[in-house]
Amino acid sequence: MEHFFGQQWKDQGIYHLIKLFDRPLVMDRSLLAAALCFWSSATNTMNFRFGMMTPTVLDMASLFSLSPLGVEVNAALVAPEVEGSFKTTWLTLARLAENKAKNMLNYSNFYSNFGVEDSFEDDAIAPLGEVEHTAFLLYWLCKFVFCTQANKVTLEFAHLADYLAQGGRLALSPFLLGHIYRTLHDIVTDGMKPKHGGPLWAFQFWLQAYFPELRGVASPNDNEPLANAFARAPKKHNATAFCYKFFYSLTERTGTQFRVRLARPFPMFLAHDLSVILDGETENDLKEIWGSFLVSRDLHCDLSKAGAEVYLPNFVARQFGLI
DNA sequence: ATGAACGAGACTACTGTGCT
DNA sequence: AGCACAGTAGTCTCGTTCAT
Repeated sequence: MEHFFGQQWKDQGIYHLIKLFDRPLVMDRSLLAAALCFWSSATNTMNFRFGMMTPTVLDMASLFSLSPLGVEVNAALVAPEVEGSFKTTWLTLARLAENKAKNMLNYSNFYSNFGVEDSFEDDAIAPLGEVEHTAFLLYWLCKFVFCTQANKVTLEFAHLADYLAQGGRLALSPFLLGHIYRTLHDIVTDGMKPKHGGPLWAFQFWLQAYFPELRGVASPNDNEPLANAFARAPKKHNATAFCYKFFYSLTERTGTQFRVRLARPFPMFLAHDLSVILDGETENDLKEIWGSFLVSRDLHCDLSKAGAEVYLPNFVARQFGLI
């Protein structure tokens, strides 16, 4: 897949997030359990003694190099069953399989159905490659990115996969953030039960980025997002009580600690010195990017039911290097 | 941890009723 | 007759459970 579509993924800003799952991620239960005690699902922020902190669209962009711009992912993206969409392909396949279709969405069955042996014949790309590419992206979205609760591929993200496979640029930064908020809300309001799905891994990376005291030492290079460096770093195990005490007794953070996301020249658009006057097009892009970071709004996180989570960056101005 | 099966809930298409 | 809406049966999808 990488051989054929690597460049396209880079253009779309999903390359690094795909590579991130090359190695298994280790869940830091202590860190998450302690951090969740400080999460408020009313404002979608962590509330500490010194004030609020929260994952932002900027964090998603710089931790995972996801695009803050592009077509907004919401219920409107769900196009009617177009010719050649994955869902229609899927329906015909399911018909053929008759009653066996029920379990074809399990990860392993899905993989054996759509995964094709490595072959470097270039003419294999279309049309089979098209479907396989979509299937790969759908598998990736369900199993690794959004961690569906049902532990199998769900068709909820089929249109998303279609769109990505066709090379479309989606605003995945706000979308992932919306899902993080929703996941944290579900866990916090449901007695911290461990049964929930959702991109909890992303929240863990965010915690590691802002609280380096609680993670192992990472050595990021300038061409990769921080998350990929953290995934390589040695694991550091802290007891839950230790993490809790750390958060509880945290009375202040310095400006540098708040601006940790802005200190690196990755991805490219963060490297711009904002005091320099830019040419028209770049300036417009920058405006839109920073608009996406800074405007309070609802983030869509549910494609079928128009669900949304409130995003309040005005509470965490310090994280953007503002007063 | 994984796959098969089951059941709840959401969605859809169709039918019947009542109003204009 | 024509239209809008409510009810209903059937289908589909997802989350859970249980066995392996």
